[in-house]
Amino acid sequence: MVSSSAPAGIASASFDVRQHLAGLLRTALVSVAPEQGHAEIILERPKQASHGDFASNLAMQLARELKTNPRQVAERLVRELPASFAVAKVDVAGAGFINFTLTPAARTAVVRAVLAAGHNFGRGPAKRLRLQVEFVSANPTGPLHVGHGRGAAYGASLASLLAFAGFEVTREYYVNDAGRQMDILAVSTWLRYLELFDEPMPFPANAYQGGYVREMAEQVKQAHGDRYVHPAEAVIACLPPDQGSGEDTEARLDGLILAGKDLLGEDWAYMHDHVLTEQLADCRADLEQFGVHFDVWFSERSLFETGMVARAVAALEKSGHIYLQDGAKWFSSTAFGDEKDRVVQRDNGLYTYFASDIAYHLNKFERGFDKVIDVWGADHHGYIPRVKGALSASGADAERLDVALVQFVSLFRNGQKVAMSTRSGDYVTLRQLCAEVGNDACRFFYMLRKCDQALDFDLDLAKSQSNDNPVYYVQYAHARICSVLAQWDGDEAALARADLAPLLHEREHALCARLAEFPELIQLAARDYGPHALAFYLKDLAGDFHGWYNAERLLVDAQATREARLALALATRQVLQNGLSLLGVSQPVSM
RNA sequence: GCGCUCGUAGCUCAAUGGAUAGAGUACUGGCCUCCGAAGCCAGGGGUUGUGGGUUCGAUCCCCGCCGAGCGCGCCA
Repeated sequence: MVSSSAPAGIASASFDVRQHLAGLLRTALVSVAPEQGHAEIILERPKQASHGDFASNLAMQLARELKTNPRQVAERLVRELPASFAVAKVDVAGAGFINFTLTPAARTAVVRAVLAAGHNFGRGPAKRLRLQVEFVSANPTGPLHVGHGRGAAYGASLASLLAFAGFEVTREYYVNDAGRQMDILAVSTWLRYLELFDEPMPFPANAYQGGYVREMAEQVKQAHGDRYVHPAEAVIACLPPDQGSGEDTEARLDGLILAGKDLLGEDWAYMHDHVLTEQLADCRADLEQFGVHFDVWFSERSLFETGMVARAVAALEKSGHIYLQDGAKWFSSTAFGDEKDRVVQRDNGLYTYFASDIAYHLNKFERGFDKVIDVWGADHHGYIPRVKGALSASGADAERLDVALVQFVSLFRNGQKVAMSTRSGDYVTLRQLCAEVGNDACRFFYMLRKCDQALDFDLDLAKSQSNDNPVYYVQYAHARICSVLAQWDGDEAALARADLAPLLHEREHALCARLAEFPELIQLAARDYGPHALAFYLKDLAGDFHGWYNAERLLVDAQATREARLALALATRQVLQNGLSLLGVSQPVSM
């Protein structure tokens, strides 16, 4: 079973132990049960070290077909297993697991692989599949809040992860620049502007309340003086008779928008575009500051201007999926599993948000993405059936669309849940959060939960105990390694050729196993759209390093041992860098 | 009421259908003459909400119930 000398293959950076072991099992399988020769061979990394480096449940899978006790099947398989230079020991354990223990050389070979690949260690083979990740896509009607921050952190990390896993990734932000919300922001700004000229209108409770609206009004005043001023009486006169002094209803808000359009005429477009440009720039700056970048900023309005929306609806109409009722056009989404049919064009002729979203998704598909991933707030979950239904009705393959739902973030301050409302402007912004806890902690903290888990964010805890934040634990491991290497002051490049035989301790082998796991983890996390797995991995990796560091000295006198350990430390630093950079977290040399 | 997402240690959260369900935090006790103590080591802590089912094997898949959040508009 055990070969005395390791062939050159094991030293190669491309040697894949898992694949090698699967090959051995395949050979045994064909010998033991030829009729089952094509059964899937699964090799997992056991949680417990005593179960070896790899375990296979193959015997348990076969037991039923072979009508034999799993342990007996396992023992027969082991007898037929070819000898291998990489395998030190094979055990049958538990219900019928086949456990492989690797030779020290096979375990430590990963160090060489990491140092050879550098920042590409863990990168998956190019898959020639084009993916689009659309995320954040918040209405540009005010500063991003902590909920957007979670979507931003998740989407950005997911996109980086997918790209690293081997996909071609486009990061996109859908700008809702065509809807009623933008009109509300414009009229909100205009009303604040009128206040500056002592033309006070009662400011509606359902208009945008945030201070940034007053700031924009002030800017407009500075730049254009009283150009947009109209007497309050004139504005009120424009309102529908029953809305003159009434309550803050949606109808009154719409009335105010119409009044703005009537009184300002062509200047309304200026007001509308000004607030859009301001808020979008603000949003973009926040995201850049947060380390989140987009390849495409896609305008909803462009879908109307190019006739995309009208064409999409017309196509559905032509294929018989649209009907008229109460003066509106309805899409028969119930035929595709939705709860009820949905309006795509209102009785006043305006298209709904849903209509432009159909057009948008068809446009995404037309751009040739193999997979389109939408990152949505969890409150939009009811929206999935209608979008997928519309795609199916349009002849597109709805399976090409995946939706990742990001659950809500609740902020806690002084043990109290912070009430947040976008419309009232009473919310903690992403900018404030980053200022409090820092970008790195913020990005990492968001990644410490699966996206479909609601997140309770305790501001006091994050602030007062920021030193205990796991991100520092990981970064500290990186800084420590940098510090040791600096003291050593040798040729790091030469460590790639170090003899790894002196790496004998259990902790060193555990650390090697963790490093070897990284490429596998990348693929799994990418498959599951779960960048959080990367954060947990980095915590574990840092933990393995800290444990080893405390148990063994790196800068020992014996040259061979010193260089082997430094090579392992260098490889660890490399994987920490690769992982942290995917999450948008910095890798400080000192802290 | 219907639908979606969830329910795991005191708290915050993990766990491709696998073995004794794991981390952090909090608590208790140890470790700096030594490469960075933002670190390490040890300890107690659990009927995985609940009752069934599928499976050699279920925290994971299916059904019921209980509980939480969200959604159910010719808003986005």
